[in-house]
Amino acid sequence: MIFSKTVGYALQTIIYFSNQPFKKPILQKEIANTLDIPHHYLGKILQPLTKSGIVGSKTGAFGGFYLAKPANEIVLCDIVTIFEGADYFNNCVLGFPGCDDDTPCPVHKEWSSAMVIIQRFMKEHTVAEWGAEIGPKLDYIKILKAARISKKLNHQDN
Amino acid sequence: MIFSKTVGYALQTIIYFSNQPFKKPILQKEIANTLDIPHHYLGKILQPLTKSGIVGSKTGAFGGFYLAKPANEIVLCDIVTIFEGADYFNNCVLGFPGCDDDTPCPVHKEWSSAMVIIQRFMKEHTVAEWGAEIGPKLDYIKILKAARISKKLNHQDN
DNA sequence: TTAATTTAAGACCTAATGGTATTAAATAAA
DNA sequence: TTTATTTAATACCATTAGGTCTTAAATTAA
Repeated sequence: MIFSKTVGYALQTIIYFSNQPFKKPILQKEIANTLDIPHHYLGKILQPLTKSGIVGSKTGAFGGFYLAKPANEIVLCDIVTIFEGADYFNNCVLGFPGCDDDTPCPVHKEWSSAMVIIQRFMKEHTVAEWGAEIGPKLDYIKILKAARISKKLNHQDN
Repeated sequence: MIFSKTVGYALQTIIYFSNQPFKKPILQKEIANTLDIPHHYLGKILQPLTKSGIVGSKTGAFGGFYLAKPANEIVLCDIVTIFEGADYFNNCVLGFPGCDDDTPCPVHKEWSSAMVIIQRFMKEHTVAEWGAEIGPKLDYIKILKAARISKKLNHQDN
């Protein structure tokens, strides 16, 4: 996978939010359960998102997490940047630390022109575009989850 | 960085080979030193490459490693596949385990069409294209290495 | 045959990522 | 005010990635 699990979970969460009533707090536990993310781990992921201002939080009874910015102002790249840093897509493929436009690695130029495509994707598409689509898909997450649990149980039998 | 350090090192190594006389064994130590890769770690990277048939090896005096296939028959994708598996570019961005053309995640279709571009890059360009270019660039690796060493020494002083 | 050289293999250590559990602090309602 | 609820913060554990070290095995040449 291109991104870390953390980033994957974060992206899922933000897209999930965008399909919920704006600024209505949702329980961390509920999000975790719906998306099949370990819920304490989700807590750790939500905190940088909260600090960045993309997500808002409310402690105490009837609290939870919600999008603090309208979904059509959040792009996928925002999320990646929070966890992987701004240069994620600009770093040298070969890993040369000094590789840039001035002292390029052998692959630099052509690689960069390929990366522009995926950067554009990450920057131009807003989370709002996907929100409506995720609702119906939550079903298969539940199915997968159930399948995983029964697999685990079978494994214990052996 | 998109790829692991391991893949970065592997790519560097293969490209470096392609600029050396064909099938002439080069010392692991020498490669490591030139590319500034921890040399025992390079040993571990070279073994899957050797098993895959891309690299050949010769033990004992005057032994070493060399390209076992002509550089113009090796594409960058071959290297990535050995270390990250064949599906690296096909896995879901959001990390949904069941995401595919039939049960796509919200982002699946558009993400896939962006990934096709970078897959094409990885599959169409052979290592031979880059080999000639790397020679002159080895200088800046040495400079970077020297800079890092002096930085380390300064750090110890404090 | 012996000694030197070099990869092969694997044990081992360290740091980072992924994941769990606990306690503190904030909020809301009875 | 008290209690229940929920995030915040942090300590901790497990697994993987990155990196080191040692020994065995293969090869070459003296």
